[in-house]
Amino acid sequence: MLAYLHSAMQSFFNHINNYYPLSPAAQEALEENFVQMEFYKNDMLLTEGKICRYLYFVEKGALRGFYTLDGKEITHWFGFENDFVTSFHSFITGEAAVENIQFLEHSIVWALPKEKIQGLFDRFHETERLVRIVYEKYYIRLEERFVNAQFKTAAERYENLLQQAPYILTRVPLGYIAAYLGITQETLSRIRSRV
Amino acid sequence: MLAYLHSAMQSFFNHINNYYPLSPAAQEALEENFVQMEFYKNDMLLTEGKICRYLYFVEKGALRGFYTLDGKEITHWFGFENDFVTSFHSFITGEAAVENIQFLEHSIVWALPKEKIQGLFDRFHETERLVRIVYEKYYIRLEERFVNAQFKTAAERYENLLQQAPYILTRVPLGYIAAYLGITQETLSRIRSRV
DNA sequence: ATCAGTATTTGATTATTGTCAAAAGCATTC
DNA sequence: GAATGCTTTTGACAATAATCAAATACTGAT
Repeated sequence: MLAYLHSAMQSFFNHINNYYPLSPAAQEALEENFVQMEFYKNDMLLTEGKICRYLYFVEKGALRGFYTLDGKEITHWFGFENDFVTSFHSFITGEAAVENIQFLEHSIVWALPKEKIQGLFDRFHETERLVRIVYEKYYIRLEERFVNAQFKTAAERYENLLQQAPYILTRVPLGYIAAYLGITQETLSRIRSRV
Repeated sequence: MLAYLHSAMQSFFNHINNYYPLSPAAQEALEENFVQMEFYKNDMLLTEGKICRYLYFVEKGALRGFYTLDGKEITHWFGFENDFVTSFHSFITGEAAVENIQFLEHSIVWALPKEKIQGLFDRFHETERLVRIVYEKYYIRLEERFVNAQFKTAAERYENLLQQAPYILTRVPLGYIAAYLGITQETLSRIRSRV
């Protein structure tokens, strides 16, 4: 059983080794606390108003985070293979989520409950170090996205996205991508037509 | 001497106790590694191209981070009392900074060299926990700013800023605030005139 | 108080993007 | 393969913000 779990989580450990390699003992403890979950297209992982108590790791599939504004759904992030996803604000503060998380494809994710994470931090300093390092990467990523959002044109942001995640066009409806870029669907369509 | 240092850093420890209280031993180790520095208006803390090897804590004063684009200076963040500031990307990756950091007032900051921080993490798990928690707060703050940047109008962002940091208007030139909000100085001036 | 330099406001015009509405394109199901 | 629902594109117009230029207000030093 452990052997099965281990092989199932191989992509997870391969990935986190890029951040900070864990000792076998810490890996084993992590494995014991992760729960694999399977979802299908359009399934909801979280709906606004609920408290998000899990951190998820995407083994396979795609998700979006969105909130509603004036009755419209505003997609503001995507998650793909090897991404950590959660409603960060809700997960950290314990307050109700203002966003929804929905699957865009058939997906396999691993869920780690918040209270288990705290226990891992207490027992294995190295797991807290891993998370600290992951935060650094994600913070830098968000900083870049912020600078793009505020100081680049819509067309530049689109070009950027295509370079960084060319697969996104085939996996995500254009309307979601437009919202993600902070523009309307019509504007994105026009940007595309004049390339 | 230690007593002097301790009293000088009181505001720092008062502040971080809100995040995560440290043991006396960890506090003492932190104190030994911090260096107090004094700067005057328009002094540069960092210029682009240099590697930022320090984390700073602002005891008193104000700073801005800015980069140059098409010959213009784009201010993209401010730091005030009790803020941690650094060129995060450069500090974490060890690459040359793309931004500049400049003082807007006479300021007192505490500097902590990166290599000392790693040593503290190794010796005191709790210091790494503190940083992990600080990252969480700063990540959530940046997320909010990102959502504002991409999904709210310039006028809303200005209102927001006034509520969150009303003192900013008296301490920072309007041109810097406009860039921070992602608009031109003229547009900000017009927004102000029609309130 | 005056001057020089800087910061802020105002005006006219242009560029970009949003909004509302309709048409065209695609995919899925019966 | 026709019909349905959903996605994407196109069109006309309005709103928002940028740009360039000039005027006004403010600040600090003499």
